[in-house]
Amino acid sequence: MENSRKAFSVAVDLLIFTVRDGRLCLLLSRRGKPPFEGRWALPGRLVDLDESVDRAADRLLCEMLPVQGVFVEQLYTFSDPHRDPRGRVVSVACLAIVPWQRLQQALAGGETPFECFEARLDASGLALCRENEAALSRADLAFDHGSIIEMGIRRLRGKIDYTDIAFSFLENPSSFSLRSLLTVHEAVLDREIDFSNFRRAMRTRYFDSGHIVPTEKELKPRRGRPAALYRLTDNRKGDRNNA
Amino acid sequence: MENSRKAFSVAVDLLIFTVRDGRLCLLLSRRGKPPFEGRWALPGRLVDLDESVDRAADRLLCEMLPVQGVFVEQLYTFSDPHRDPRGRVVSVACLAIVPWQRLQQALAGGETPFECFEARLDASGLALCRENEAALSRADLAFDHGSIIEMGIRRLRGKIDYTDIAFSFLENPSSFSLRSLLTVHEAVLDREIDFSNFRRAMRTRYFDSGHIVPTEKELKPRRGRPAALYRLTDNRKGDRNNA
DNA sequence: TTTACTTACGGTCAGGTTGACCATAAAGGA
DNA sequence: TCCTTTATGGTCAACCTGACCGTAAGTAAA
Repeated sequence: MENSRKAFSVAVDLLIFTVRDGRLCLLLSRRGKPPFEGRWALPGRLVDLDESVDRAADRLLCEMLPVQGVFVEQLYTFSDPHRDPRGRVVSVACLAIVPWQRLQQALAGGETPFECFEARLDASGLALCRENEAALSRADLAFDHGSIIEMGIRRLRGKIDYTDIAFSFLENPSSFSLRSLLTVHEAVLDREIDFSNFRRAMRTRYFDSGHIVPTEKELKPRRGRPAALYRLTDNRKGDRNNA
Repeated sequence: MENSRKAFSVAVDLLIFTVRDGRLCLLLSRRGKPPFEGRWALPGRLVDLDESVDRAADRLLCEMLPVQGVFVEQLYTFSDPHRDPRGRVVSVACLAIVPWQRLQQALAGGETPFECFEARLDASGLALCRENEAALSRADLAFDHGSIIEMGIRRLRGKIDYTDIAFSFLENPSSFSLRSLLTVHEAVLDREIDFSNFRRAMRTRYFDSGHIVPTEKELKPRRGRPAALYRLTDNRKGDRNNA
């Protein structure tokens, strides 16, 4: 009985999102061996017996990218019996957010097999493309990773305007311009947002409660008026659904 | 290798919510054997190797209650290595909604070990009580089920005003009064809602789009003016996060 | 029959929020 | 000096929200 019931493998798959040049992007790696050899897949690993899923996600993230303090949140558990031809693998998909510069440095450092794909989701479906290339078709993705990515983008969109996750995309939360925060929102929601109205919304949501405070410094741009820089204080807003 | 890696059990735990007498309630069963013998626990079962988590949830629900077409949604996957002293069990918590009358009939029919607890969550924490009894303390619950229930209530609250889940609490979606829908909202959110404003909100959200249509019939109450009865059409609203 | 009570339903009104848009400020470059 | 670019602030109408009132339609009591 012991063996007949304990026969699952548990895996973590990571959706590592970032915003590069105003576009929402996602990290994929090309599979080097069967099944789905040559297809693109989310980075993933098996969970060890003595660790939690969240710990396994952190560990995978640390091995892939030498980055700390990354936002990670459980997304959904995919458990179709035939999702992995090798055997019975239940996969817990997790959503992670890494600022682009840090991701870029990490990718440039090691000989990593990961590549950054622009991720768009609209009425015509999901589109993933590398720079100046045609979009991946759904068949180019391994396992059920197409569905996982779709759900991840939807979750991201649903949460961006009532949680703090937008700040996780910022290179430096202690010194950022409102423009950079706007860019994150536009990339995630995939639509233009009026800068003036956005500023007002951020003021009422974060200024008045002290979550964001202005800095002495200013951002010197190539052109145009310099932007004020702000700092995120540590008292974050809570979540509605998860822990 | 095969054995060292495939050593997980996967379980489903169900949060079966209902609204009874205007209160949000939850089904628990008293454990008859160790571990946590005598404590209250969510109904659960191990997932079979050849089924998905969602299918296991449906199967458990069908065995417990002879009810069909119940709303079920994945909540979160709990994976702490020490959450179950018997071994390595990863539990996928699912949120289910059953109308009270159907639940009551199902409970009265079979000799079921399940009982219906009023579930409240506020600033002072989680309170679960049977009729006219003191609230359960956190220590009366088995495993990490206290945390699971808290998360479930929060999820329910977060979703009730931008999804359709409130209708899943109704005894008969083809003939209901706006009052009964109001009661569901009040029970889930645990606060009073102005009936007039609620009516207006439902009108703009569901009437104009044709999701709800008025019926010829009226509800004859003991006292007061009879209420119009409405019918839910099949074109439901979508979800923001999950599938 | 009248009166009181209960519940359903519709409307008003002030305050807040949102989207569209304009005006001005502060920089650099032609 | 003028033009372009970007940041920042303000206006205004439309919409949404919560609080509240008035009325309609039924039952139960006087």
